[in-house]
Amino acid sequence: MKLSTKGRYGLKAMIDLADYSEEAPQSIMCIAKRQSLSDSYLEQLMAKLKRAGLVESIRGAAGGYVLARQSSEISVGDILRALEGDLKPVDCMGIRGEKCKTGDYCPTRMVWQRIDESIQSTIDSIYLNELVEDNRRMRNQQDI
Amino acid sequence: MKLSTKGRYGLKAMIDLADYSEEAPQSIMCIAKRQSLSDSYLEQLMAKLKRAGLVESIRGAAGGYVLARQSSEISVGDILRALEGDLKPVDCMGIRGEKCKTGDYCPTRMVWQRIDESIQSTIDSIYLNELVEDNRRMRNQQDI
DNA sequence: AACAAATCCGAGTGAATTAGTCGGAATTGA
DNA sequence: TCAATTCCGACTAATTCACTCGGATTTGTT
Repeated sequence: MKLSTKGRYGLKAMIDLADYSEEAPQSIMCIAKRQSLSDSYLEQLMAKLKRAGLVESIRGAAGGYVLARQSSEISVGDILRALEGDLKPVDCMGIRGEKCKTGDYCPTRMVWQRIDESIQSTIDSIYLNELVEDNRRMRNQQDI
Repeated sequence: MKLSTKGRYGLKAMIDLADYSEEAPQSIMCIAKRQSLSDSYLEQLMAKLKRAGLVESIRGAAGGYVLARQSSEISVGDILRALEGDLKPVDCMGIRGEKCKTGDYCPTRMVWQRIDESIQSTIDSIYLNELVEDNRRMRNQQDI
């Protein structure tokens, strides 16, 4: 029941990108260095975020990535689902509960459903701009 | 972000045990057969549940397991934590956030905390007796 | 006393997943 | 033309998962 590094690093990267990309597109190298991540690994994550339509890329020299929408319109749920998949706590919950062949009645399914709902509603209620603001506030406090 | 088979099988087993163990202690073989689980694997799970104080064992012939408390006093959270560990979505959340050495300010921690709180409060609000009742209701519907 | 049915315990194992790395092709501004 | 960059696919070491197995111990029954 752990989030993988994809989700963890990816969210950090997105906060960083939201923070810096208004100025200019940010390269993987820069983001990776600032957030102390492996740049070749971050490359994979950015590809996923692009496929999900959360970031746009500019190729060539002086290229990099920018947000595809405003940070106030990108939720943590958007980001984590792009990187981790559906985030459902068990597999038998997709449409028509694929792998679950306990006949039809499964007393545990209700449990998994409720866990899922609580996760989804939590991550869908937090937006990237809030995290960027938190980040700036904390940085300022530390700089004093 | 998936629950492992430990949690999934273990919860099924506990529902089964709650359902049948008022009569007599239930052996691993019986539970495993009824729930179509591997008995040697279930053995491991029962050991964990015992260590967590959720079930008691009776050794020797005609032995088996019984609930250590009433099913109305055992929550899904008790069971899943016994089997899966703390269920925290990331590791840097324990006391003093061990592995997390991002200096001190980590804008993502708040996210993990909120996810965690929502999971814990969900699983701590469902009790085993509710699931047993659901199970019986569904079984009856099917038998008609 | 002997036996069978159980729990108890620790070690081993194949498969899958994770967390990356690496090399090179294609694009583009200077 | 060159350097900085994204893009793409393949490779790999380490870890975790989902079991399995063998045997010791306990205890009711005959």
